[in-house]
Amino acid sequence: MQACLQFTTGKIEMSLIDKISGQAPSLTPSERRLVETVIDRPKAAALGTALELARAVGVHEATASRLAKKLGFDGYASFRDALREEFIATHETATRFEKTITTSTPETILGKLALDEAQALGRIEEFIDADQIAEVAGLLMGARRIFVYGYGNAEVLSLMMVKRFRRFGKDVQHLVPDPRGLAEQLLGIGAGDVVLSFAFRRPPRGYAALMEVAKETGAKTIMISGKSGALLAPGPDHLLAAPRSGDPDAFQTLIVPMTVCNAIVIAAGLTAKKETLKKLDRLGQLIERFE
Amino acid sequence: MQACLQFTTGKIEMSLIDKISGQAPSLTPSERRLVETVIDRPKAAALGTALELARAVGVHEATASRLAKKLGFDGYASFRDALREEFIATHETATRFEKTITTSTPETILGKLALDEAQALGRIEEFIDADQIAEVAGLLMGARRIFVYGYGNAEVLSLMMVKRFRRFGKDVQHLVPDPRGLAEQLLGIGAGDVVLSFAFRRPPRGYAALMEVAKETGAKTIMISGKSGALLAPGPDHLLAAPRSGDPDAFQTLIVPMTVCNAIVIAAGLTAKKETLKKLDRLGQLIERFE
DNA sequence: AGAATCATGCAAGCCTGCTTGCAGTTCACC
DNA sequence: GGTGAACTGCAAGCAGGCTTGCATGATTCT
Repeated sequence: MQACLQFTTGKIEMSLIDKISGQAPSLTPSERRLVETVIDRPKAAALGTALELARAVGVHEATASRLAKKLGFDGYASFRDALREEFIATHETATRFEKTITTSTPETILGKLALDEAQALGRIEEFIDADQIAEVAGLLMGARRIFVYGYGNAEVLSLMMVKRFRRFGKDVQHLVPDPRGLAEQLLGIGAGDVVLSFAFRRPPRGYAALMEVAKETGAKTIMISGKSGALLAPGPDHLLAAPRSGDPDAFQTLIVPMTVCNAIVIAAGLTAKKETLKKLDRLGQLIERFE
Repeated sequence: MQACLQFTTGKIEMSLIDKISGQAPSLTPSERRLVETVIDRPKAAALGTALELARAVGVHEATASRLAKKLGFDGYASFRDALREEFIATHETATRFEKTITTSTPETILGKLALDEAQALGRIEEFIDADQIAEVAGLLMGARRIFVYGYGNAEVLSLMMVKRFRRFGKDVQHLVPDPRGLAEQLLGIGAGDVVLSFAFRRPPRGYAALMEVAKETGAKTIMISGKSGALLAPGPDHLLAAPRSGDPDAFQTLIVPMTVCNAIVIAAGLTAKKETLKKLDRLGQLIERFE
């Protein structure tokens, strides 16, 4: 376990399962069942204890211990460490981007990406439920003004939400990042206003001040973030945090938070359907007149 | 750890994030660093011991132990078990999500959306193959200058690609939509330049003219679009078209084209790995100097 | 400036999990 | 049917990791 929190040199032997499988003929029935379980669910085995593995298989922990030695490891601990290395050990490589690059081959980038995204999307509901979406959507649609705050990668989402809610006819301001401009924009903030902000990896500059101002003036705050949103202090009134797709140590995309945004937009559209349609209609007329 | 070797019932509480979020304001500096490390590298934390985590952060293991209790766990072991549970969930979800797709009828907006997106993502490879991605990525990375063109909803993606390729150190211009400004920006376009454009539902204003100018001057053109991309005339040199998720007559999202963009960015990183890493490194330095 | 509170390292103690000698059982071979 | 070897469970012992009272240094409030 020494290497887990430190920089590993990057070498991973992929032979462990092969080695085990190769030894299969000389294994006893109990050992065979153990090995089968390990091969079937290596991650569970890598995380559990010898006792748990043994119990899952229905043998004694001593048998698991002996198996590890038989396979050439110093003991069960070494065996499990090898499992961890092979299946889940993290390489803290130079940059997140490099991580993605080194584990990708051009042939599989798109496919792997699509798969990762799909899986991440599948988990969204474990972190954000329908009530939260509806509540946030209602809040936004009922807001006197909406202030959107998000920079860096998150600016993409900020822009999208600004566009969407302007289409709903809302008064939406995209907050600028520079302190003075921000202060000016926030001069008139007050009860009935809503601040919608984004944070990935770290809160945007001025986040704490923004939240404080909002709280003091009675404006509501909404935060859409990855898992790191839990760390934010002071916390927002409404936190929508769902882990993003991809390896946390590598390239993370905006697909998950964008889907959360889309859900909010759809919910917002539903909460004020009639008005929305009227506004959209009006937008069509306006566009035509400008074309 | 009871659950590790068994199939979890599928319900995972978002308790971990909640717990952290609830305590975020009252965390001490050391605890904060610990939590940041855990969020940043959950795998390492899930696998390691309290001592290893503490050492990685530079604090005493006792602090890690106390943090776990402060967050509402019985002790460090419980805390790590929660991490492991979450970790297993993220990485052994494949079957669960398939199951979700086939069995569940989502009643919530978010759930339905996630499902739609996932299914659309699953079809991407039927429309766009790896060679196209690699080719486009190579083209962009080899370009003298990149002109990005996309408005309306597509502006979100334009912005993203402008940001990403600027990070790669490329000379990227976001073309303005007004005719005169566009003409001015395109004055110097020529061979070696690449035009990256987006079109959903209908081509952007001035699309035809832009394509013609590009062809005359020898610049290459890339189009990322939904299915309607096939209708574009004149056609681009490279067309990446994949159907978007959602009802064609209703709300369509940018998830699919964004995933295509992400794949291009990753592939672009691959085609010029060394330079890319150097540039990213430089970006990190620059950001630090500006903070 | 002094006192109190808090954060954090230290180190002893406890607990969990791994190991290993021993014994009972099974199976194969004689 | 008997003998022996191998397999496996049992339980005591051991090691590593987690916990917690205590002390020290920092910070804040009076």
